[in-house]
Amino acid sequence: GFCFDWDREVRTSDPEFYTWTQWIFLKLYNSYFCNAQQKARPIEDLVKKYETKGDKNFTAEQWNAFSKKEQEDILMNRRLAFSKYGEVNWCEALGTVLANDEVVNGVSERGGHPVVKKKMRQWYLRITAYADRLLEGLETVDFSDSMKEMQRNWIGKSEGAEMDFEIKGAGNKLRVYTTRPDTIFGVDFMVVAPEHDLVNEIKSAEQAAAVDEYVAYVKSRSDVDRMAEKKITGCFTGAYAINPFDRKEIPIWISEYVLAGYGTGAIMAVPCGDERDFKFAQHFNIPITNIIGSHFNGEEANSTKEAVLENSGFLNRLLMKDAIGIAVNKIEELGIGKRKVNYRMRDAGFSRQRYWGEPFPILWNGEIPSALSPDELPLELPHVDTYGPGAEGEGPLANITEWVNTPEGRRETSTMPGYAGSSWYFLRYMDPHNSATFCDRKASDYWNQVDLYIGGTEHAVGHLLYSRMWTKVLFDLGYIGYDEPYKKLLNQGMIQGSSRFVYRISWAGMGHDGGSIDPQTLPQIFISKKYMDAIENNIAIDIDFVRHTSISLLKSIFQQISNVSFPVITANKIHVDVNIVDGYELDVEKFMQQNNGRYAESEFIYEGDEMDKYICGGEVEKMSKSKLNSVNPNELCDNYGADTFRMYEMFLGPVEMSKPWDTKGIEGVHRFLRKLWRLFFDDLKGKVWNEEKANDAELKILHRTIKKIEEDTERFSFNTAVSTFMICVNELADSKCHKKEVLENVLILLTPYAPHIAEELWNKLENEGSILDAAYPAFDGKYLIESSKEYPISINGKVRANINLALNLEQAEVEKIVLQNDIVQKWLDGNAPKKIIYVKNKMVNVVL
RNA sequence: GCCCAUGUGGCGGAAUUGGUAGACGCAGCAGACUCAAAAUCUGCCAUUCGCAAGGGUGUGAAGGUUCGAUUCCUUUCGUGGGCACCA
Repeated sequence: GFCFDWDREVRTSDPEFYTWTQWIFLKLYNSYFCNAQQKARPIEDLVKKYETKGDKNFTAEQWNAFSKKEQEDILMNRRLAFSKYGEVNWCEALGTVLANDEVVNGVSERGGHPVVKKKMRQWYLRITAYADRLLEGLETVDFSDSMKEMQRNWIGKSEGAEMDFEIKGAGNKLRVYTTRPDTIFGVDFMVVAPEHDLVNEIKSAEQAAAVDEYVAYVKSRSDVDRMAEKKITGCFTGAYAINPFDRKEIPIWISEYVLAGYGTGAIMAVPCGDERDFKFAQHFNIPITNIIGSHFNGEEANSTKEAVLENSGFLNRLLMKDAIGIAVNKIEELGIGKRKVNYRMRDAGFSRQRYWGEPFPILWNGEIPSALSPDELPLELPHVDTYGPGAEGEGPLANITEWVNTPEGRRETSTMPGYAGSSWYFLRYMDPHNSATFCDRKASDYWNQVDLYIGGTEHAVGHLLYSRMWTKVLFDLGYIGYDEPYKKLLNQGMIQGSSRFVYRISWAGMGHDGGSIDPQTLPQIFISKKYMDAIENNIAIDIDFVRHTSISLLKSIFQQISNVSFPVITANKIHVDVNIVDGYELDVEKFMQQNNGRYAESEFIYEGDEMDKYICGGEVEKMSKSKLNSVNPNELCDNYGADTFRMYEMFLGPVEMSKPWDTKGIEGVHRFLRKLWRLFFDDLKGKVWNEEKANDAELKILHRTIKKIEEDTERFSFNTAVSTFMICVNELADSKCHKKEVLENVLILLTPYAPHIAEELWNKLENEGSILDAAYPAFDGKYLIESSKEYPISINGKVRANINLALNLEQAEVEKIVLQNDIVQKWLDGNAPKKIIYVKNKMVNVVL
């Protein structure tokens, strides 16, 4: 029952749209996060403050004396959109930057070339500044708990302490972040991220080679690989840190499980309290200090906070959770560290070395960026002849020298990521044609937040966080009146394709006599899944296999492959049309008929108790034509109508659940709609609905249905709502209730579920109905009937023949029906049919 | 590896907040109507023992809490999604 207002269609790739994406980018660039007010403010406010009052690190005079570059560097540290050097996956052979999912096992997915980390200048959004507000905002929106949990975990707020450890025999210090300062006496080693700046400075001469080798290894690995690795890897640097409390020397290791981007890129490892530290210590035979007495059994770490501390100097005999605060106080007192709130979330990378994206409205003069002014927007994406990367791995725009080089400076050649436009597009729907602003404040105030946003959980930590941040920035700057974009979020599940496979015996490689066997002459044998499993598991399948294979078939195989005493059997996995598979059982006859009979002569080797089942293999994967696991919705609409299709989708299961698409049950929904129709119109009798008064039993059915449907609809439980409709119609049919009083109420409920049929019936309740009463409407006023097909036809209920009908059915224009068959024509004998009854592409009844 | 979700008959699923497990639908079986179909209607349909009456078992697995667990807790296995350049 809903519809789209196509006047409001937008495209984020349209310059009329992305001019405003660039405009918002400029707002981000020209704003900073004011910690005192916890909101975005124009960067001029900060500049003014620096010019007049200075900052804790410099006076106003110093600021004014800074060079342009120095000033810009300081401001860049505060801008909400900022540029700095960051690491990317660099593939030298392809000359381009790769996404993490284009890197598999350290090499490029395409071509298998090596991929390394490379530092390049990148743009970022300072989403970390909004971490707390993104957390708080979750309390005000109606998202699922799991969605909120995913966002909270992504933001990963933790409270702890940052502290500096002296490094033995060196001037510099190792800064670590820990949430458990109470375990300071249990630190048995340090782990530093391999890419940490200190590594090169502190590695000992003896360990240098090993460290370099390990760093090179880590460089080739993606973060995901690093985190997912079960194997424990690491390398001792040869350096020691000093525990400030007991002066114990602590060996410093590097390992890939510590990431440079999180915290300080270094941790203090407490093996008795942390599982990963424990495994690391075990693996490298590092002695473990027990500070929690019997809570540590020596076999696994125990991360409790309830233990009483031992071997812990001034913290002895304290409960761990009480010791946390005491330890931090002591650390602060000694000036070796301080309380620190840490976030797992990092600033969001905002530049891509790609062509397709919004160009940045930024010019560079050396290392100093400057922004275009809003009236220079849009900065349109220029035409390129080639999409190849720039000389230094920049995006393709770098190759257009005349575009890049302007009198005012060198253009930024990266483009914005896909999420730039999608972070604010909902606002543009509210005011899509405004050329003066991205969205008039009046329009955004009027429409307010998005009432219901429907999207998958895959957006949890990407799009949904970005658009929440952008909304907060626009709110802070006064351009919109709310700081959360989506009032309610519904995660719909993904409809997947459930692929099915048959296994065809492969003759490749079986002819050891120089390829004299023509595979075309060999029979095609499909083996059921059980045998395929046996092959894959290298189980000796011959006995079972041979026993159930037709002997003559095997003989013919062996005769042709004379050089092989027993063939090494392999089989190829072939996609089979999922529509001819019931569960996993293949409809072999249909399979043989498909593909123009390509497999009509094939042999099938079955399994099961009766040895009569061909069982397919199955995988749930992306829906795709080539995988034969897709269903054409047009075909279903043609056969069943849009209402049936819609209701069946709802009937499939909970809307938030992903599931493989399966059309098996659609017949039931269609039957329900036909049954509903028959409450109003009988196939032969025509109109059956009446104006009688409903009795108590009928009203009970009605009102129970109203209550249930209301509840189900409110909680988006559309599948149970459809069940409720079915129960209602069954009960009304059983009690032979055709009363308008009841039926019209059912139609009101049904309207959002089956709008076309509901509307059609509603009209007929008002105008007595037409001659086409018994045809079931599909959608858009069309009826479920196809012309030029062969239908069995009956006249006055008696079957006479199968005929070809050329039907030109339009609503209430029955005289246009042409029966192109002499015999039937004779029967009809010039009598215009009173009624055509059409029963789902199976049967046509003509009533004279 | 980490985070989130999920697991119930032959199949999709229901059980709304701890209270009769399997609603509703598909498939299947049997029957009615029919010359025969189609359509429609009726009955059966978790599993096991039993002629039946009736009993046992049963919501991925193993424990636990409870008078009572598909539901809550712990552990574990499988599957799907995400893990920062897909968005």
